[in-house]
Amino acid sequence: MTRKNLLLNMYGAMHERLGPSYWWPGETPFEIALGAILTQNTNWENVTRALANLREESLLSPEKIFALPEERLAALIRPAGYFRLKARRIKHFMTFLHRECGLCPEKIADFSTQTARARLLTVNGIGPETADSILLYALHKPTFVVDAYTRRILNRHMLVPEDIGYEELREYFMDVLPVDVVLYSEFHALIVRVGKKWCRKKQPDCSSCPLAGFLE
DNA sequence: CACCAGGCAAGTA
DNA sequence: TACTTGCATGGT
Repeated sequence: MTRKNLLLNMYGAMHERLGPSYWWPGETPFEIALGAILTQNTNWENVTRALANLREESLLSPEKIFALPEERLAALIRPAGYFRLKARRIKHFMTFLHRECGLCPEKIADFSTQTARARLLTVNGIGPETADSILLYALHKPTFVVDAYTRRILNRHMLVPEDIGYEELREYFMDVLPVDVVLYSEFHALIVRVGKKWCRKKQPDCSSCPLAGFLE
């Protein structure tokens, strides 16, 4: 079995059992980008609270966040954890948006995927997963998002080593899959949904996992 | 009580 | 280059 067919079978098994995901949760490209920073090593429920705080104050726009003092931003996103650090990272991102595209996140999509990715990676606080999440889900650029669940699920199926690097794992998918925003979006969403329920560090029962025995 | 959650950068040797 | 550590809230 080729790697391409292996991955497509894996995708099919998850999609058949769980259905479409309608990811990423978020109304606008800007809100999706903020969510991508806020969810770094953090439960999504906590991110929801942080975003709700910003929404209640009608602050979910690039102009408002750009003008908002970092200390006040930190207080509002407190439920998301690492709140001082993340407030600083969001501010770095806002400075980038201001400089590169006049605070209009959609304009980043005018660059090629590769160029836009390289630009995002220069921002302090935006690493590969955050960059790929913004590119794929906010800007609809074809890049595969890798996260802890992706690595864990593939490792537990003995497809990759436990310590495989981000770029290598991303290429594991992108080298064989068709370049397709919908496929990449849905694939990653399904991986997270499966990971949360059936592939935690201390794993519950794997028997009901959609991927149980998908290799046969 | 311990452990975990959709990472990342800075520090150390 | 290759490890280690800080960051922090809220749920199980």
